[in-house]
Amino acid sequence: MASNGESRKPGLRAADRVYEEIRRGILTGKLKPGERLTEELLAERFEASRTPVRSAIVRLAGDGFVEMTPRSGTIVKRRSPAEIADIYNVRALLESAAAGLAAQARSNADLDELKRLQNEMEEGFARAESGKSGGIEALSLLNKAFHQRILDASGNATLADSASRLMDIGFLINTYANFSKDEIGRSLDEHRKLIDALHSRDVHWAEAMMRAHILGARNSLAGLTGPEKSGR
Amino acid sequence: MASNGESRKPGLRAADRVYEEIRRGILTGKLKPGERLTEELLAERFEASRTPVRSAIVRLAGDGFVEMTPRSGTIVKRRSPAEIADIYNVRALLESAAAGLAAQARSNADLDELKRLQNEMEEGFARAESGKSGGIEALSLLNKAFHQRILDASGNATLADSASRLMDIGFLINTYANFSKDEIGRSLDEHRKLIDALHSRDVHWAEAMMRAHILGARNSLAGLTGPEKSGR
DNA sequence: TTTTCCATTTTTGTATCCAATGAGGAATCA
DNA sequence: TGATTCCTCATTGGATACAAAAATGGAAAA
Repeated sequence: MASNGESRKPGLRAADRVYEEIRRGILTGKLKPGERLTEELLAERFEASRTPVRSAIVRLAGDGFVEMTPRSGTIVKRRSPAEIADIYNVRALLESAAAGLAAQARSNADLDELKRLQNEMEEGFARAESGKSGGIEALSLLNKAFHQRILDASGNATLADSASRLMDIGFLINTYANFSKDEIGRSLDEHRKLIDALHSRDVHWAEAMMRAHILGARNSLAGLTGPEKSGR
Repeated sequence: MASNGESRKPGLRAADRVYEEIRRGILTGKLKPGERLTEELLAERFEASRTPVRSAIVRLAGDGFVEMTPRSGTIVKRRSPAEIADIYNVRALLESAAAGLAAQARSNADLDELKRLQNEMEEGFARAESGKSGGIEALSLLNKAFHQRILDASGNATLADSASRLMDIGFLINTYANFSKDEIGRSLDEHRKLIDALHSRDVHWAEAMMRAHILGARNSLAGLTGPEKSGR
């Protein structure tokens, strides 16, 4: 449940639209941590009344994207490098368990879809390498879909949901924007091995690969957020 | 519950009060899974307008207590025995990791507080054993505080938060109401060993004890929800 | 009896109005 | 000049009014 937009019908509620827009604003960095969000301003910006805006803000607060202080106001939540590292550590825990379960429970359709996503990512990466850089965001979205598929294949919806929440918060759609070409390449390589592990139903390998994959990402990000002891 | 004469605390929002009341209603079973929650009725029941009720419902949906379907309505979320088992499996994963971290990071104050909670629980259990059964809910609250303290002692707020969410959803305040005397006794025994493990900073023991403790609880509950393959 | 369709009634979703409260700035005093 | 107090105003929280969509129920047809 959480927030990942699955198969959503055009519910055409203003509240949903506003929720998505603010969320996107935060994930793309347009709304910066610490920035104050006033209801009236958002209402004007998104052409709605304050009512759906407030509903959206409450949801975003539940998701951990913003922080509401009772009669004071709402700001985009700040997160320290240590907190981000913590998030990745928990992701490693949850997603490695999910990968292990998925190695047992996965269907052939799961595997096919993962391969398809992987192909798309590799093509996108090749294109992005030769010039155009607009594809980085698309790459990040594919990455999220890849991880989500493995979570869903685990067969444990609670596990999938808990991890999905953290994926969303963790860094944002644009994780890959913070990676070097080398690091993206390594990440794609790990995805391939992950697919192999799921293909051969090798539980322990799948677990270990996923853990290494996510902790590797954590370390790549830790590099750019500056030296800070995050431990754990 | 319901109209407990909560004196009007200044600064307290009606939305928060309504949130707590509905939540409590769900956790105590007064509001049953599948039951429809109409805003006007809740508003009347809790002496507020629909505005704070709506806000509360949105929050509860984010927490996974209720299910909102766009223009249709809101119901108390149903959970199958398999889902409940899944929740406990994820709790085992998260809380055992937290216990391991806590074995390293815990302060003496943490340990003292855990001992205090444990003493209270044992006294409460002794009282409950000899007749009065009103103490079961108090016991469950103490149990939650015990687990929460260990989570907090882990030093990883994200981990603590993820697990805490599941604890709330999992079954509810009244877990112990579904346990036999024997099972409660065993649970308290495990708590004592957990304290020992944290005391001696034995990471692996703490992890294993917590995992066993939670999976044991899962199995106690599985017994009463009927035979259902939950696996995993 | 069952099914389908339509009108009525509920209930949700949004806009707007009013009240309450905290933030920020001006004015005063040391 | 700097700190403090007080006042004003922006902003949040809650209530209500209104529009729109969906559940409901019943009548008519098969």
